[in-house]
Amino acid sequence: MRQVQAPQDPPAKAFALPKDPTQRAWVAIQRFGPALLERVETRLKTAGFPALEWYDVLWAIEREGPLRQRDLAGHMLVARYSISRLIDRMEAEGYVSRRECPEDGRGQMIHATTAGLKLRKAMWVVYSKAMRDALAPLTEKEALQLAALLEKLA
Amino acid sequence: MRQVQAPQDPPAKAFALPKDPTQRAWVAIQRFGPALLERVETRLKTAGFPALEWYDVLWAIEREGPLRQRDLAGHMLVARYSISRLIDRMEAEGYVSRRECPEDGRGQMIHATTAGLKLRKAMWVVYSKAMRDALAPLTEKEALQLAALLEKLA
DNA sequence: GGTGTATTGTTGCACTTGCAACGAATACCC
DNA sequence: GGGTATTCGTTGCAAGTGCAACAATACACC
Repeated sequence: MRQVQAPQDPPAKAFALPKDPTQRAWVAIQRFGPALLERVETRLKTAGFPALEWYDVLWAIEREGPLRQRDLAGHMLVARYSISRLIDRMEAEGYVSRRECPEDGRGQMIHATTAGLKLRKAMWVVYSKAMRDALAPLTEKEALQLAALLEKLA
Repeated sequence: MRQVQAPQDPPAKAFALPKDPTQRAWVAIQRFGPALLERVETRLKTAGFPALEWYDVLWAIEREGPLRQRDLAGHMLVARYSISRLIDRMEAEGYVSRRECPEDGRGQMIHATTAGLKLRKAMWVVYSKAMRDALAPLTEKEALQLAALLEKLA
């Protein structure tokens, strides 16, 4: 997570917002996006849960079945070596397991263990609440608008 | 920066977008925001420039005059220790200097050097272009909308 | 088939980050 | 004033990250 919110203090200072629309949008993306993410991650962490990426991996596997690292990287927009090490850690904790990939000797299928499925469910309780709180200032309509605008940028 | 775009490959896979407006907005913020940031940072990096934070520090000082680390942290929504080490690095490269703070013995005023001002200007050439390209899919009106929505979440 | 190229996942290294603790200085409060 | 709490900036340590290189496998093409 590109960290951006101060974990130590909540300084809350006023910002000089640029007048130019593009710049103003950029500043908002650069500042408030990451700050928002961090707010949610902090909730997870203080609840004793691992980072969001762990959730993302487990959820992707739960939705689509065992996946290759390549596909996980694709889903999460993360570099391959990041996934490799993330899986290392998750495997060490017993949440996923690597098994060989039948149709490609290089690859491997990442499976979720029972503990993994359980972890994802438990995380969702905290995660969904934190997410909703973070987006509470927006109406449903605004949330959709925001999503649409960001999707346009992908 | 919470990295999220794959520096090695541009996989470009389709995503399953949630139907729930809040969740959809959240996914967009979590995925596309960081990906956008990374796109711009990559442009800076390949042009041989340091990361965006350096720009932010220099620009804040240029706008408001010498600042304390506390205030820089406030502006950038970053932890104090991050600023401390960031200033370490920037000082080592000769872009800023620490001077004592007259009215608070704990603090220090961070000044930009001539090289620092020059660096910021040079970075802006690349930065502004990259920013505009990244936000090109949006009209001015949409950019303003996006900014307003994100500001609501701060 | 055989040869050259591309992809997949891993790893050594240097660097950055978060956390917790710290010393120094200030602010508060009676 | 004097004592306590708070703030500011720093730092040791463990953990995470990007980069570049790697071995192994797959693919393309003749």
